[in-house]
Amino acid sequence: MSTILMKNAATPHSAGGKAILDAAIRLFSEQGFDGVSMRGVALEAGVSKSNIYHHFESKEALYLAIMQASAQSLSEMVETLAEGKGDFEQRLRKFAQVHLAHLFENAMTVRLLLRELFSGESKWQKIMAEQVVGGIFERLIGIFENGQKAGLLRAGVDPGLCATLILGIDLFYFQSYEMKKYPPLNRFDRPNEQFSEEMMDIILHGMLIPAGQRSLES
Amino acid sequence: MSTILMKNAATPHSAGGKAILDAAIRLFSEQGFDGVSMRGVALEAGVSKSNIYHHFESKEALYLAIMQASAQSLSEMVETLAEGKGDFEQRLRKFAQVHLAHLFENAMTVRLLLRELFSGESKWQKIMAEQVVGGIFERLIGIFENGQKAGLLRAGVDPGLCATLILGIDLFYFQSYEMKKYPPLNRFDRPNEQFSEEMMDIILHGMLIPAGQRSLES
DNA sequence: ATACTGACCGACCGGACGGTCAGTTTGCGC
DNA sequence: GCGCAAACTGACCGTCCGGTCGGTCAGTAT
Repeated sequence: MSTILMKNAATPHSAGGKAILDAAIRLFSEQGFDGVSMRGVALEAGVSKSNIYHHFESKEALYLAIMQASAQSLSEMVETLAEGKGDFEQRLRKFAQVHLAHLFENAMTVRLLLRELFSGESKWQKIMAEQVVGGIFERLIGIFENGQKAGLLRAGVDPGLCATLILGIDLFYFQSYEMKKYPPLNRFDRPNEQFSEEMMDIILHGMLIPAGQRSLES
Repeated sequence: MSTILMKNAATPHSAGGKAILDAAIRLFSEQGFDGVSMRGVALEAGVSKSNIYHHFESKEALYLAIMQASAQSLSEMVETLAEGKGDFEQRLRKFAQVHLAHLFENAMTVRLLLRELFSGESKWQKIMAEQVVGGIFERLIGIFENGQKAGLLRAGVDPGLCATLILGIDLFYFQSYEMKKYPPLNRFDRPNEQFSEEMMDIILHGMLIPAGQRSLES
């Protein structure tokens, strides 16, 4: 586990290496580790099965390389999560909006990581929890803690809970996206941006002190 | 798919049949369809592999039987979701509390169904969306629609969205439970009942019109 | 006794799996 | 052009997979 399981990992030297990674991430994200065969990856990548073993030591090493690449690309996504301009509420709305959009833009990667994160027991669960999810989580918590210091949060509202709710709803919305075409779940069907807006309307109204009543407390 | 794929399905006549179902639901919920072998099921159930084929026509038939049994047991769970006594807000809090508790009480079953529901593409996705998830969803929507008619919901708050948020948060909380032991996600760590309370504090405050301001609108 | 049934088993099958290896092709510094 | 490593291939291996088959055995109705 601690030894080097891959030979060149996320930075393949050749075109074939890149094709293998591309094919593997596509297949693994759709069908999971057990559902994918090395023959299938080779076919999808347009190379021979042996060639995969020239680049990666084993199926597990290939999977691990993809997980690492995915985790890294998602970590970089966190960097682009604009906390930027505007007041507290606008920053939060922007964060939720961008976060949800990023989930769908990196659908394959996200599905791959979520599958592993929620699969019960996984060696990489700890690492991913700390680095990938944790990064986003801490970022969002930071915003809420600033708001709390500024006296914008209602009494008894925990920044950690706030972050959990927003990230949880976004992830659930992403995960259950395919299911929304079936009744009665299709009764709630709108563009992603509108979902984010309406969701934040409710959430923020539940968390924040109304503008008219600020700094009334001690 | 339309033909009968199992011989006795969810109501096994013999002790062996029951043992097979028990073992299968345990293994499938932990490792998924591809991760489980019929030899593994036989070993876990304490019967021969051939015996499984005496009771079930194929691996897929066994899986389907388990999915149906799980879906049914979860559908029955919906019936016990007390909408009962108390005012609107108390009914909602009770619903969320009982729903979350049920998820953990039926953890294996829930994990099995969630895995299938969120796996992207599945033949049973439609059926399960309509019957299992849909049942809970409609029930919760019904409560919210009653509240809306009674003028308890803030303007622009959609009952469907409300139901989505509560169910989504509960499911996400259940799914991510194992991850909570790792930092920084462990910063938000409390008993399930307390989570449900605090979560509903925020959500309901965001959805409902405060008691003092009711029926002010036209 | 006989005939029949459902529960159950061990041995076996073809095929797909992950992985290996000897050998060929390709690209590149010299 | 030459040498050499990296890229790449097809044939092959042992193992495990889902599934089948012939048969045993207890119970039970005739």
